Order: sequence, then C-alpha cells, then structure tokens
Amino acid sequence: MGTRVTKCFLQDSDLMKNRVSIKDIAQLAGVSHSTVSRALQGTGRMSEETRERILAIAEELGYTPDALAQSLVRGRTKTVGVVVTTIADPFVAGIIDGIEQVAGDAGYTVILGASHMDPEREMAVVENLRQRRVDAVIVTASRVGSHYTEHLQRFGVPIVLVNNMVEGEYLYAIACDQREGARCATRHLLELGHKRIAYVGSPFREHSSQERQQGYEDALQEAGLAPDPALICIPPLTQDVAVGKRAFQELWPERPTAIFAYNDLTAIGVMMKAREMGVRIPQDLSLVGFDDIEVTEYVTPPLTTVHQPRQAMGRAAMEMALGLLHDERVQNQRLVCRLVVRASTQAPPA
Amino acid sequence: MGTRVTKCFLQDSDLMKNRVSIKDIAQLAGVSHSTVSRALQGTGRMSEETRERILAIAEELGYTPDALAQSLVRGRTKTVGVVVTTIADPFVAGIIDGIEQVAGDAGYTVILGASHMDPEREMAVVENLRQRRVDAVIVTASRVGSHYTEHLQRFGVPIVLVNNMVEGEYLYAIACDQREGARCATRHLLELGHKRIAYVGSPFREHSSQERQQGYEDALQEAGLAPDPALICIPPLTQDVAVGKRAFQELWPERPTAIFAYNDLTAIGVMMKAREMGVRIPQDLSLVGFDDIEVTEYVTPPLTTVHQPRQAMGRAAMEMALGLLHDERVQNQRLVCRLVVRASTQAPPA
DNA sequence: GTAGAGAGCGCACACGTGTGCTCAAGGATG
DNA sequence: CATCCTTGAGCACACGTGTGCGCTCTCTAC
Repeated sequence: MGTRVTKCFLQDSDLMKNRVSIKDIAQLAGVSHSTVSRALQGTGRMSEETRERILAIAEELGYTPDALAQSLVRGRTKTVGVVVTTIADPFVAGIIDGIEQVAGDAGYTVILGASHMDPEREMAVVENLRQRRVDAVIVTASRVGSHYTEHLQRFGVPIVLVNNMVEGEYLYAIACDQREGARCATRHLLELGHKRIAYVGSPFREHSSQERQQGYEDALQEAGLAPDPALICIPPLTQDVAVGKRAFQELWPERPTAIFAYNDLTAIGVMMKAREMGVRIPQDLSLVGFDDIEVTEYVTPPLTTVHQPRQAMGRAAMEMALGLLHDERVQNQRLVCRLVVRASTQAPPA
Repeated sequence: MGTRVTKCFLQDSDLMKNRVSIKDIAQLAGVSHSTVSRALQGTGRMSEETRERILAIAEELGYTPDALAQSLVRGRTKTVGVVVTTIADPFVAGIIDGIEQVAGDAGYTVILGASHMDPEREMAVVENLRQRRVDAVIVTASRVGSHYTEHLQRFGVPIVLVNNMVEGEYLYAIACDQREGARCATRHLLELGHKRIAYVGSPFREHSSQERQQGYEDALQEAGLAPDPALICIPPLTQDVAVGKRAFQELWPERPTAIFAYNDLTAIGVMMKAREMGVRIPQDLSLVGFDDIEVTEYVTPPLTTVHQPRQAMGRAAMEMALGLLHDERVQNQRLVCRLVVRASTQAPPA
C-alpha cells in the first residue's frame, strides 16, 4: 500500500517535469539503487523476478540513464571532439560526415568546435573540448603553429590530424597523397600529347600548393620534360577564382596547351577568363582541377579533376582514433586521390 | 615541509597521466576543496592571500574544471543537440555554421547527430542527445512524422525546428518564406516582359515544392495571368539534375520564354539539356533557380536565383533556443529570401 | 571583561551512477 | 547438528563539483 502511494507521487512529479533516476526506480521497486543499477546493465546476480520488476518499472517511467553521471564514474565520455575552421566549407563537411558515420556506429558522439580561422577562438575551442573530457580529438586543416600542437599534447588524449600540414612524427595523421594525385593529373595531360603544361598555384596554402606542384614536376621529369618557370604562375591573391582569372591572363601569352590548376575553384577562374577572351576549352586549352567539388560536374565543360576522398578521410581518421582508444598499434595513412576525367581535357590542337 | 613532499608527488602523477581536480589543489594549498571551488569561481568570502595562493596553484597544475561534474550538479550542460539528415549537404552545413557561431558566443557547445535519412537512426540520435542531457535541441529538415515530434515533446527541453514542414503551433520554428521568394523570382521574370513562364517542381519534397509553386502562381495572378497546367512540370525522378533535364524536354515544345525551377540543381539540369538541344540561355530562354548554392556563380551563364539565408536561419534558431532557455517570450520567425540576379535572365526574344 | 559582529573556512550533503565488500538467509554437505 | 557454500541484496564509497550551514577566531564596542 505504502508503495502504491509513493508510486503515484513519483509518477506525478515525473510527468510534471523531473528527470527520473535509478533512485526513483529503486524506491518504487523497494530495493536499493545499487540493485537497480545492476539490473539495468545486466551485471551481478539477482532473482529473475526482481530484475524483471525493475526493468518493467524503468520502462514505465521512461527512464533514460544520465550519460554525464556515467561518464563521470566510468572515466570516459564516448565523445570525440572535432576541431575545424568552418563547417560551411564542403570539404570540411565531407570529412565530418565520414567521422560521424564511423563514430555513430561505434557508439561515439561528435562534439563540434569551429575556429572560424581565429587562433584565439581555436584555443578556446580546444580548451572547451578538454573541459568536456572528450575521449579523443580530431583536427582538420588547422593552420595553427607548433606551440598549438604542444598544447594539444598536454591534453592527454589521442589526437588525429586530418589533412594537416604539420607532420610531426609524434602525431597521428590521415592525409591524402596530393603529390601523387597531381602526378596522375599531369600524366593524364602528357598522355593526351600535351607538352606545354602550365601550373597555377595558390600563394596562401603553401604546403598544399607546393605538394601539388611537386607532383606536377615529377610527372614532367618522368616524361623527360624540364619544368618551365614561365609556365608556373602563383598570383598573390586570396580568392581562388580571382587567382585563376589572373593566372590565365598571365599565362596565355606563353601559349600553354594545358593548365593544371591548384584546385577546382582556381580552374573555374581560368575557365571563366578563357571564355571571356574567346579561348575554347578543351579545343584550344585543356584544363584540370583538384578536389572534385560538386561544382565541377555542372560547369561548362564539366571539369576533369582529382578526387579527394573526403568522407573516406573522415572515416579513416575516426577509425584511427578508435584504434588509439583501444590501445592498438596504428600507423599514419595516406589515402590515394583518383583522377576523374570529364570533358575539359583532350589532345592538344595540331 | 610535508606540503612540499605532497606537492612533488602530485606533480609527478599529474605529469604522468592523471587529471588534476580541485581536491589536488586543496591538498597542496592546505585548505578544503570547498574553499578551492569558491576561490575559482569567485564566490564566498576568503582572505585575498588564500585566494591568490589557490589560483596560483591551479594555474601551475594546469587545472581545467570538469564540465561533466559541473553539469551534473548545476543541472545544465551548456550544450545544444543538432539533429540533421547529413552534414554533407551544403544547405545543412550552412545552417549548422550559423548555429555554431551563436552557440559559441553564448558559451554553448554543439553536439551533432546525423540520421542519414534513416528513421531508426534518427530515433537513436535523439535518444543519445537525451542521455547526454542537452539543454536544447535544434532539428533541421527532418522528414519524420508526427509521433516523432511527440517523442521530442517528452524530451522536456526546448526544441526548435529549422525549415521543417511540420508546423505544429506548439513547436517553435524558424523558416524561410519560400512562397514569397518564389513570388519575387516570378515577378522578376514578369517585369522583364515574360508571359509564358513555366515551373519545374520536385516530386519528393512535396511541401517545399508546393510552397514555391504557390508563390509562382501568386505572382502570375497578380499580373492577371492564369497558371497554365501545360507549363507546370513535375517529373517523377529522384535526382534534381535529372528532374531538370527531363522537365526541359517535356516543356520546350510548349515554347515557354522562361523557366522557374524548384532549386538550383534542377535549374542546372534544365541548363544542360537546353545547351544539348541548342537552346541558348538567356537569349532563347530565361532561367531562375532557388537556394543560391555555391555552384550558381560558376555555371555558364551564372544563374539568377533566390538566396536562402542559411547561416542567418541557423543563427536565428540558436537565438530562439537561447531565448527559450532564458524563459523569454519568443515567436516563430520567417526570414526573407533575396533574389540574386545574375546572367541567366533577360527580356524574352521578340 | 564580555558580548556581538563579521570574516574565513570546513563539514556534510547533493547531483546520478558504478562497484567492492559485507551480510543475511537458505541449501547442501559433513 | 554444525559448517561451508551459494544466492540475493544492501552499505558505503567513488567520480568531481557546488553550496547551505555552522564553527572558530579576531576585532570592536560597550
């Protein structure tokens, strides 16, 4: 009888607003909260009858375990912090998507931290993740310097870098073999018969741009061609499309038959300026981009480009983080880029 | 002396691996953990000397408060759960970006949950957010039905829907006035002198597509024109670009002078098929899209479209959530869409 | 000299959950 | 009948932090 009264009281307060805890269940079942805890997670010995009664009450009350309290006592939160510059960048979004897929399957939750290119905010973001006791951290495309990685080290949790320029040997990293990708792209042009192939670089993404330029030069040298400085153009502009436009103006007098651009937006800049100046692609000029962003399929002509496996990189990063959490031996990974041939490349004009 | 010994011991264990808690600080400072707690948050009275000593030790040990424990005792986590279909969709990413900005400024952290269009997974995601005791939930573009919102209701925290088709009066929502946006787009075409304006709809986004179609019809009727069923085409295909291609084929025999497409990708489908069939845009046919995705700037010709303020929607949603958390009166908001005129529209051919 | 006030700080509990140890009751075995 | 073992369940502590209340000490005022 007394139990019934208590039950009604608890039900009311539950329906009103309050969360229901294992203590509430314990009170209703007439047992201690320890027994409820053990019943819910299936550990410990107890009579089948007691267990079923407890589970039934938990069900009826709509009980949900408090992840905070569980994390506090278990010592891990089942969360990963993901540090990004901005989510609005489709490239970053693709990586996060991959991370989220693997994390979700493994029962981990993603906590987001965007720096918006502001170093101070990035520090605050990292500090926040630390306070939230994330089990691991994944950092994508950060531009922060070395004392930052030191700060991350003191964090005390596994850290995985994705597509990062810092490649300290003490850190774990997932990257894409951009150099090899650039080599493929250039070789594609060579195989079509091009000999005067230009490269358009980005001045603000030094590391990345240099890697791609090296791949470009690798391919040329393999073909017995010396890189021609007059065919390498890196306009000091910030916006990718503008870079492409300017580069085309400067390069066209040199009469290249093909241009390999740092990325797709740069290639599109080239494309726009070329059309403006009456140069036809691909009849007069072949063009290759990099990244395979969505746009490339829909521009005219559809752009030949190098696909970066964004989601795969995110997945690999999260798998690596999981490996580290399970104390497995993991090693840095370099994923391969894939050439996607569309309509912006063909044999050079005779 | 004794203190020194203890200090060394603690420092070692700290540098080794362990987290440092206020108890460690208390032990070093020779006070109780209560005093440390009060010193750190500035509450309670105590001698200036004690406070400074405590703060110095905390600093030296690199102390970081445990957000879990704080949340547990304070009853709020300073987190918002964001439920999305997929982060890879640029539209969704834009919204999240807006949310994250406002959340970050307000000291809130974003926890992500992606459903990947799987209702079962969406439920799991929501359940997870509930366990994590998020203070509020923001749901973007869900397709889940009514019993889902009921499930959300039992959650017991503020819920804000963004761009959702469910507009129950008991829920809080941020949306974009798509109908008005569609009206603007159509009026733009009318003002250019077009009379035969077609609409291409999407069969799989009923609610949204119907809203836009209504705006289209609103504008026609304002201009004294009756909507012509022969000029409305909604091909039963799933992929947006394919929808556009098919629609153009079916519509062109009717000789429209302009087409208003459900969204940008659909418009691009129209554009591709038109080029294939030798129809020039905008000379022979004007074209307007919707959403203002990044691509539109770079297609040929750059597409006139209706801009949806994605980040602003995210910001508004988060601001609404904050309002609800502060027990303020908030009301549903409809943001305005803005017409962006580019090069795909001009006066009809004579 | 005593009482009151105020400053400075600790005790003990709370939040919700997990777990080692203990203890009582019952059955089996000697 | 005494002992041992098993089963079922509770006590008490832990995780890291916040906080009401009460204690001690010192200073001031009468």
